[in-house]
Amino acid sequence: MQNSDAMALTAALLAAAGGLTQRIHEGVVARGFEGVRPAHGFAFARLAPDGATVTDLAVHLGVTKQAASQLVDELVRKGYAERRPHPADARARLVVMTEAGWACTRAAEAAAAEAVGAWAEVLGEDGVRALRAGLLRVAPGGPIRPSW
Amino acid sequence: MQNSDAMALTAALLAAAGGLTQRIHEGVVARGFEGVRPAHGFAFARLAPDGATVTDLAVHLGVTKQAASQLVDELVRKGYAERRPHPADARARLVVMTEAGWACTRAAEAAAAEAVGAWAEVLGEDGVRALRAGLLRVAPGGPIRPSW
DNA sequence: AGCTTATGGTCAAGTAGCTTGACTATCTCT
DNA sequence: AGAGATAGTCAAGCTACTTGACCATAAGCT
Repeated sequence: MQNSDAMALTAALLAAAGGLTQRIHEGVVARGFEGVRPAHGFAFARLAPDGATVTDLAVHLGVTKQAASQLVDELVRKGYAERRPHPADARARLVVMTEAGWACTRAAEAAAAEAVGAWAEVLGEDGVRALRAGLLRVAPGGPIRPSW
Repeated sequence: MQNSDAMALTAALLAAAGGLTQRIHEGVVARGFEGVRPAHGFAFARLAPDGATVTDLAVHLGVTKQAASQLVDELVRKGYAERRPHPADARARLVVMTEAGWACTRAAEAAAAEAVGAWAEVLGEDGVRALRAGLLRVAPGGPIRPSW
């Protein structure tokens, strides 16, 4: 294996991840959800199904809790999430999705399925499955944020 | 294929790309190159082997030419690149790597090979090859910058 | 119980990397 | 030669993040 092949793999990964994220985002916008960024989608993934605290979100997204708090502010302002008192800890607040948040999540999943479907036409269903399986094995708990 | 599988694939891609980028960056720093960001590495990829103009770089990185120009400023200030008059166009300037730039590139390739080597222990050499081949087929000219 | 330390969250201020807008110099096309 | 396109820079502004300080509550220790 040449060193340059490793760089090519890295570039291909970034290109694939970036392209897919972009397509999903476009699909979400096309379904009528404006003002949402891809990061919000990954926040939703952590909020579902039972909500999460700001600190949970911060860990999941790989940012400071202040940044996560600002992101929640934005989601609340746009009507996608709510802050509720935490049932077991008076310091914490449980962030839960509203119905609008769920609708946005469903839109993102549909858009993602559409984008991945285009890949299946190139690689075949099995190829996509193999790709996902391989990625899950090498990046089990990697950072969700690419964040250069 | 479930919709949620498509989201899992996206998350795995981001995690893999982010993790790999991060490891390479750490490897480059460990080899004594400070003050470089991953974006610089992808700039180097375009500068090699014959240099490039600021506009070329901007297209390659998916940013405005002002942003690319700032990035070149930084590379020049740190001694990794130089601006030369363009041999065929008096408006343009050819940005070329210095010897330090080449050394940094070699360090990045070594770090990348190391990081990918860890993957080969999980997937096997063939698995990594298959992964790269699949990614190259679905993301031929995707954006290098994930840039949410 | 009471004290100490750790944890969840917010407020405030600062920053890095990007953007848009305006401008000059040079090239290209007719 | 003139008109428009293109390479590059300067300047200003924005956005998503950061660090640092702070308060309220929880958990652990004696």
